[in-house]
Amino acid sequence: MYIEVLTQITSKAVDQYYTYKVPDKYKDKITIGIRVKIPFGKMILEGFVMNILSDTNYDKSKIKEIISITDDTPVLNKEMLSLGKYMSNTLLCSLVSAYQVMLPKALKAEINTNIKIKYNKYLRRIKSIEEIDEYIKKCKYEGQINLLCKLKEKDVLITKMTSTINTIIKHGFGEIYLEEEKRYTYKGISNYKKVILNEEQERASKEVINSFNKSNTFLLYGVTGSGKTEVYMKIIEESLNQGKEAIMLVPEISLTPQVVGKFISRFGNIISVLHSKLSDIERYDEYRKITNGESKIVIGTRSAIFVPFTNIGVIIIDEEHTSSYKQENHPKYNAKDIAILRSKYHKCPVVMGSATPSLESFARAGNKVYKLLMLSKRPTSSSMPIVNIVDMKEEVKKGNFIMSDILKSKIKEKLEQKEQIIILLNRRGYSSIISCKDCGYTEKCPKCDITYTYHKSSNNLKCHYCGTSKPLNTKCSNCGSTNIKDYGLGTEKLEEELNKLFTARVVRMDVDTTSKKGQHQQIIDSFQKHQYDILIGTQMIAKGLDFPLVTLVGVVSVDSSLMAPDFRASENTYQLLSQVAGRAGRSQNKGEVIIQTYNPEHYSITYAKNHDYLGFYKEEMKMRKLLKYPPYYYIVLINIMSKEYENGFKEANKIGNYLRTKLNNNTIILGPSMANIFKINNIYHYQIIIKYQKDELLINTLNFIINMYKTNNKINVEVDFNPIKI
DNA sequence: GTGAGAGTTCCT
DNA sequence: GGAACTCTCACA
Repeated sequence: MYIEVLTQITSKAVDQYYTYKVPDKYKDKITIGIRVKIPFGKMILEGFVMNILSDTNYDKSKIKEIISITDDTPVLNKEMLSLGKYMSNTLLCSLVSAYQVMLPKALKAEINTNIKIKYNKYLRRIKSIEEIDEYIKKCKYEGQINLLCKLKEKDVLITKMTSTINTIIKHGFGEIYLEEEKRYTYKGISNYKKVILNEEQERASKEVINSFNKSNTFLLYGVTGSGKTEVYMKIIEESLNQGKEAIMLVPEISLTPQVVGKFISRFGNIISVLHSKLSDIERYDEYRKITNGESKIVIGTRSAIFVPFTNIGVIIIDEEHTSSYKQENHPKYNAKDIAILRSKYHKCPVVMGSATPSLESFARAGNKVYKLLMLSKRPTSSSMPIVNIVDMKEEVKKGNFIMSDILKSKIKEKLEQKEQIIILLNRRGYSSIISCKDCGYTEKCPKCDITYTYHKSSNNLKCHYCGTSKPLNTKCSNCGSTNIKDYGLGTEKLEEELNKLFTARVVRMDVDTTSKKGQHQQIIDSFQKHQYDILIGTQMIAKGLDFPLVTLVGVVSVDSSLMAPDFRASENTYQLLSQVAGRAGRSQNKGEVIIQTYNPEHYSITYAKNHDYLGFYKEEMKMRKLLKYPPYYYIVLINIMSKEYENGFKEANKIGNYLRTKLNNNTIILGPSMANIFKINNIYHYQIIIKYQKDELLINTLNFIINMYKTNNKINVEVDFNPIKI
């Protein structure tokens, strides 16, 4: 018996099956999809069994035997095996990297992982209570009597075996069994009361439920606070009633504790929660609840789209416009695409929901590719918040560099009324640029060619790209002057400023204050309990949070988002502003939003002020058409990376020229050019952008290029379809 | 990904 | 002449 094995090595150069012989002792245990240990060159590796063969044409003298098998049951089922092949063909990634991304660490092909199931021993009663009582009467050992009394009530957890326990087993009163311990319980907020759906919500959920057993995609477009979650729950409930499972993707669980809390209180312990802050052990335990049938609902982030349910009734993608559904490193998949693929396999609907749908999705709804469902009203009496735009060009003349007069006075007013305030600033750290006033020198990360951000709390300069930091010099390293000044504004400085101006309890939430497990939840909980008056944060505070006491949202500077060098900058800004505005006035109290900007006339801002998504959509679609961007054109980004400046440039040009000779005439090829961040970690990045509507030759051409470079260790070529950032 | 073996550089 | 380093290749 021979098997074909895909090794754990993700490099494209070994992206193929290798044939091994199976010794007799393992013959009945081999199935497709299990992991095996194999010798590979001088190494021992793990790999997935892809095929079972009775004979092979490969030179038998070169074939080695497998060392051992890792699993009794496959870690990759039939659906996953074919999905992985599809991913590697369409995303141009190695096959094994597609499989690895589907599995929790404990089940990946990887030598030296030691994540095991934890078993607890229990003692279970196997004789009648009468028989035990009779024995107790005659028994003179206190330990035995105590244990038997406990055993009459319920099974007893055994931490170590003692002679007492052994005696009881010997007498036939009890037996030992093992039970898996689940090392994770979700500690979320749950104050959920089931509500009656309004007419719109009812209609939307009916439409989806009526299309169960069909692979349709719906776009649920509902304004913030319109109760999308209730619709999701209704649909999932119906799917459960029909004996099927449900997957719900959310952008980031720790950002949406209230949503998860609602689900847990409504559906109970048939939910697995998968998110980025779980440890590998906890993730493995949650995953096992899925494979052994304990869980019927999964709520999770991007990779939860791969959970091996076998009978999916519905897939829901909340906040579908969020960029986190796209994985940024290989395999660069988009969970929305995987959801649609799986919906075809399981014949189930996909529901994508958002208050600010991505232009691509809304355009598809317009073309009837997706079915549009609308929620236009807020079910609670609360109305949309009033948005004020402040022109910072005027404020600066008055000497207000950070906060305008109106924002300051509104904060004061809300503090006096004992209401809460959220302030968004999309840059962490203290200040964005440190530069010398005498010679103008600015400290940059030597590895990334990016200016450092100053973090006052640690008195460090941090590079936000490679993460390295160094202490702040009191002298300019160029001219030695001590006349060093900081420019730009970060969350740390804003916190300092607020503490200076107001006597309020201020809490800051950004990557720096939430790096430890549970810190996120802690900040949210304490703000919810009104232990703080003002919450400052980066965009992580914009989504999903529901604080009834918040009546004022301030956006300190929206310009860095607006001016980002990316064709989605306007869309992202509109979404950010709508989302954050949605945090204000979630209850009866009227909400107010103040947006500070140097570009007050920009359409992203003016449409956001009027809560006019359709207006924004039309305006932005004009730009996209004119500039040949999605959804009118598809984009592929080719990233050419090299440690050598010259060599990278030369090869990038070669690739560009090759593409121009091969691809369709109406396909647009831009570049090569230097990537936005040209140097990261001492590696130079060149990019080529391809815009196309239809090009049958594209995949094969790109595949050819990747194969050309797969053994070249000086040049690394990566391809990204429908990139999030360019 | 990694070790072996070939090829290249550079030193006393 | 040989240590020290870099490059190339195969791995079943």
